[in-house]
Amino acid sequence: MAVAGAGAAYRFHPHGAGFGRSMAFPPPPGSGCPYSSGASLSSAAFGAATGPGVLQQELDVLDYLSDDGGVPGTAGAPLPVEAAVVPDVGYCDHTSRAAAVAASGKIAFRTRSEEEILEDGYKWRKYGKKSVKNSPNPRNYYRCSTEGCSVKKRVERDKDDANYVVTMYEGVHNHASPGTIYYAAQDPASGRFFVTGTHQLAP
DNA sequence: CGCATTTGACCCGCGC
DNA sequence: GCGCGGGTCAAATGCG
Repeated sequence: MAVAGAGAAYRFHPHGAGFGRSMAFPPPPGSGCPYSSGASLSSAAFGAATGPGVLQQELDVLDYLSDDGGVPGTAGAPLPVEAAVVPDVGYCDHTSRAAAVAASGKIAFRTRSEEEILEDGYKWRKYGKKSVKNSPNPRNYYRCSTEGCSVKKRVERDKDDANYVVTMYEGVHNHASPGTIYYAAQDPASGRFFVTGTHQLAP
């Protein structure tokens, strides 16, 4: 299950505007990643999702993005998501790790992983843990350990699929980024997003 | 010895 | 106005 059938791949960058030039990244080293070769990107679910009126049913991810009035089913507010779409994504280590960070605001990802500690290149300090009402799984609260950086993230296991980890990011890092790029793909069938891999830029 | 994680308590906001 | 749920803080403990 999972990533199979991903029809599109997106490359996110943790810093939004600050990483504008990241578009110029050379194509990742060729790999056998099935998602890269067929990356048909089309108008990308993210593009659609960013538009008014198209929410929730596109991706479950949006359930967590709703913040600036973008409440699923009720809103039409643009999502604070800045996603870069790259047709030539070819990198895929398929480690199913962390998710991406929105250029501003919030973003959440479901990642198929057995581990809850998703290495996304940033240093996180855990500051809380809480059990959520409609889920048997606890939710963990992390904060970027970098001083002055108030980015927060919440990690919890999907209540429906224990195989998935839901990671929610909130805020923007205001410090040097590790330069990790995340490759996400959407399964056209379920409309769900998956992180298909990560790519570390130059150290 | 220093730092990160853990766990429980406390506080705030929202809904009923 | 009260209760519930969620989020954050802070002290203690464990590990590196």
